[in-house]
Amino acid sequence: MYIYANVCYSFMKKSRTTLKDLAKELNLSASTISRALGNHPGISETTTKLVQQKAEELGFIPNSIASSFRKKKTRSIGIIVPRIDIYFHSLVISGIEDFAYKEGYNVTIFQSKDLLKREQEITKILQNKMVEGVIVCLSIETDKYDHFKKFKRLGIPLVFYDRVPTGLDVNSIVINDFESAFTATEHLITKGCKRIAHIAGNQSTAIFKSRFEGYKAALKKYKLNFDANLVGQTHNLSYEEGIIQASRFLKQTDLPDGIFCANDYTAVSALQVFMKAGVKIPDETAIVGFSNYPISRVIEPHITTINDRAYEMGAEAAKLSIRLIEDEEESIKSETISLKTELIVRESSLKNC
Amino acid sequence: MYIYANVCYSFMKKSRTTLKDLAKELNLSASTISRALGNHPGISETTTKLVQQKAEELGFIPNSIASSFRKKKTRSIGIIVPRIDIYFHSLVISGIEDFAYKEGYNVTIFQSKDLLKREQEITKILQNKMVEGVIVCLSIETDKYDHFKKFKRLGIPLVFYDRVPTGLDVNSIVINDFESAFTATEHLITKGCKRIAHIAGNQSTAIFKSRFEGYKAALKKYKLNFDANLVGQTHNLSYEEGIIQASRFLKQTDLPDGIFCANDYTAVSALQVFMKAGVKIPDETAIVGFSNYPISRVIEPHITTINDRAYEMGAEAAKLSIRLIEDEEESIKSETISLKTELIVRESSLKNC
DNA sequence: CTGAAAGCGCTTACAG
DNA sequence: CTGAAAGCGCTTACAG
Repeated sequence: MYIYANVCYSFMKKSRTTLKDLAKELNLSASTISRALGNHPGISETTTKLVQQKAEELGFIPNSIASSFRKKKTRSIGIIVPRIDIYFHSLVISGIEDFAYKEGYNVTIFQSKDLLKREQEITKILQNKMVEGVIVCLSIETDKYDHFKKFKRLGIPLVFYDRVPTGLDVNSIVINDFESAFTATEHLITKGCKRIAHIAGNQSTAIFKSRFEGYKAALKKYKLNFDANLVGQTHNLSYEEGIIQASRFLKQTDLPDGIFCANDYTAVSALQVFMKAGVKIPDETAIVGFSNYPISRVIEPHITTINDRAYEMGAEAAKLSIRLIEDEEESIKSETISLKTELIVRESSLKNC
Repeated sequence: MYIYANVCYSFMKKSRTTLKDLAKELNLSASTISRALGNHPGISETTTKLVQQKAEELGFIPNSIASSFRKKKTRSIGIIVPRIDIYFHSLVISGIEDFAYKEGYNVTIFQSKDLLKREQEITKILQNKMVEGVIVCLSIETDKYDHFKKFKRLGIPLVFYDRVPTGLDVNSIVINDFESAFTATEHLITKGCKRIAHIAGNQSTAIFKSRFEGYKAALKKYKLNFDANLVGQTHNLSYEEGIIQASRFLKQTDLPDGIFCANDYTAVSALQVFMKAGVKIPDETAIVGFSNYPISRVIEPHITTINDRAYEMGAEAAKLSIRLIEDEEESIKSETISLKTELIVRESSLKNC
């Protein structure tokens, strides 16, 4: 009789050691091995040690797919982001990964590329038991949410961040864009600005609409006139669009003495356009951005901006997601966590100082 | 006799439809269902259609964990990066995800946080069958590679990018840092620079050493003196370190008329320090960076730099990884793919134009 | 073209 | 404290 088990031809992948191999080796049952490796209290310390030593010796690595399959738990979270290479999202993902890692979860990542169709495809992929929870920032195109409904039926908790569905009862992590924009604008006002312009993001996206509203609310509170000529609408707050809008402001007979921009890229545009025209920043025109992008603390003068807590947003999303995964009773009501932002004051708004 | 199967209490997660449920429903065997869903040629078209329709109707979603387990294929790739929120890595990851997605693979991501210990932990996690291939950029601390050896034995192909093990025979995707640095320096020389400084990265990291060597080689070729005073060593090429080194250059009696910086952050520092001191960029001092960070095309004057092909690097890493996964015969020899970089000429080096 | 049966490598309820 | 047995939901070699 020939023994074929564990024969290893040099041209073959070595077959892995399994629980059974260990059991045979130690004359114990697979049950005992499994329990010993999991530090189950009902196994004697001697046996546990013995098993763990042998496991180490044979280089045993548990097959986590088998385990996931058996336990119906993958300890895996799926993320859908528009793009990974947008700094904001890379920070969020970093926060998610960090928190998940600490909790023993891993993170599988997908990019919707801001395409509804790809987002829909991805949700299909994620419904096949691969992940226990899903964290999403909606694509810019997304205007219907049917593709997310199935997760609820499957008991896979969904957490949205930043761009979240409107009018739907969902778990979400957001910042208060209205309040943040209000604070930013108010800051310009307290620095003495009376004619404040705004470079606005896409008004069909809730967060940019809120920023615009916050700007208007601050003007109102301080009884400053709202001038539609001082609002520059953009599609996606790109640097190039910022240049266009800032140049438009520059043509006004009465220049703005403050500009609140809905992101830092357009704040950079405004800064450069105005400086090139010989306008003194901040003394003649003060500028505030939004998001605390790295560039805001590098460009000169450094730009006052809003820290939008991207990393924390990710960590909170992971935290909530894992809580929902591990909560025995499915919680009925949805949660919205709103993170406090922070105004970071830098040179671009430091008048009279 | 009571039938309990598929009873769904409102407070329970609905149990999923399985292959067996479908089989029962259609009076077919599980084998046939499985094959029909997989469009196996040996199943009649009528049956295939019937099964697929019913699957759709009952909202059947195959359990991919069961399938992975059975087939011993997860169609999953693991990535270990120092940090996700570094623009370069976010671009690489984006390239990996894009290519993997097209090929039906998904991507699980881990951050080493530039800690050897965490990198080692992660490799342990990744050895448990979760992924079929692993793509790595080493942590800055990594000076031994034992924790990667096991992958080879397990038949899990490893692909390194950017920061790759030295002196080891591994699959890797890199750019030619020497050549790129040579080209960048040569560009300054052809623009008339005779006294060229260099802000260098950590010389214990191979890529930064190569950039330094490339710089020296270009000087040599054009018979320019190498002046150690014109080399600013940094630990991690931070903006702040760039400020320090550029300020040091500024104190030289004979100012450099060109600066080649090993990344774009320090190029920004040099630009700002020199401009603030009243030095005209590029006419008095021309500046070239490295990496084509977004800031390089926003700061004024825009910075000449090297496109380091981060996205393509990711795509190539994924491509190689998947090829190695799917190749039946384990290939013996390792591959190193070197991507062509590109000099992007912008205002910061456009003398005499 | 279809089905019965075995089995992937674990975990766990049950029994002792 | 330990073991025998069943089973998670698929896939596939074998048989017809």
